Amino acid sequence: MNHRLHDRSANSLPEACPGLRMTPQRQEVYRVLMGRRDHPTANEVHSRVKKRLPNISLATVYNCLETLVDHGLIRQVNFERESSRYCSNVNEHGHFHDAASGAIHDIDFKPGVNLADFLDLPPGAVIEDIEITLRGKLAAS
Amino acid sequence: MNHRLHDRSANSLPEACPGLRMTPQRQEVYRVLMGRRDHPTANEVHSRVKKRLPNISLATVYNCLETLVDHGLIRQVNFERESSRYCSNVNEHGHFHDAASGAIHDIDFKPGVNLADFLDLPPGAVIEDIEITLRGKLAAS
DNA sequence: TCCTAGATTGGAATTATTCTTGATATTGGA
DNA sequence: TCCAATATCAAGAATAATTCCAATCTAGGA
Repeated sequence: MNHRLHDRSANSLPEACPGLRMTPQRQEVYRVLMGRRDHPTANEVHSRVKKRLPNISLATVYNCLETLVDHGLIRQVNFERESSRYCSNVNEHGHFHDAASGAIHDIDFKPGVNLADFLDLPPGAVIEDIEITLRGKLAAS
Repeated sequence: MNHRLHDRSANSLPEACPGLRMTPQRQEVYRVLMGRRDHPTANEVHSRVKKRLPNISLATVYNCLETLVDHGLIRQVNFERESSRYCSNVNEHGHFHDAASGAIHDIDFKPGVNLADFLDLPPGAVIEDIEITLRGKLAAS
């Protein structure tokens, strides 16, 4: 299941994702994630969404996030055992967690590399999902 | 803080890890992890340890695991939001999660590769910890 | 319009983990 | 050796993120 949007600017709401009913709640959750790509937790999403939908419940935010993840419109990312965070970048990428600022940066793969170039994969392994997380700090520049 | 053992066979208990008091509980937790390297959860460790120390509490198992992790004798690994698992392989490595069997395999890096070869790291990033998790399945061989 | 499937809500339940507290054990120094 | 300081252990309470549940609500199709 991999429904990708053709255009994913902050303004393009996914009105036409097959099999997904675009309710106001889902739309707003999605809008919030596209508008500020700082990997918020479900709680943070809830606070932001409440500005426009003051009555939305946290449970609904969880439901919307799960639905959007299932439809491939956003990604869920986990650091250690902290609260899950949500990421509007659905391209394959990793994350760099800056210990000093707490900020999370998306890390792209260099073009043309593939996993088997640097990892000893078990023979016959078919990889369906990759998660790469780096923790460290940015040297003062 | 990175106290490595020189010899880490299943029989070599870390009697001499600086700053770490080797209590019977810690010793047994460590022994259990070295004896069966299948990435058990704290609960599973608890069950196994109870065979020799029937009175050990789950809280103590958590304490021991945390202490051993802090001293670099074992590693804690997280998959999604599942319970943490514990890994007696302290070399840098990733994990492959076989969706079919639920088994977790250690994945080594190919010799001589380094992160910057395949990831677009932010300039000045100093990486302190890497976590690579793959999910997929093993093709029938 | 009416019906039905799916969505939303608020609160209760769940679950892994951490915290607290008092008891116990160990260490280093007098 | 004995004491005091410190570390560890155990049991259960507390925490916090997330999921579940039951009761409405809503949208879209017949």
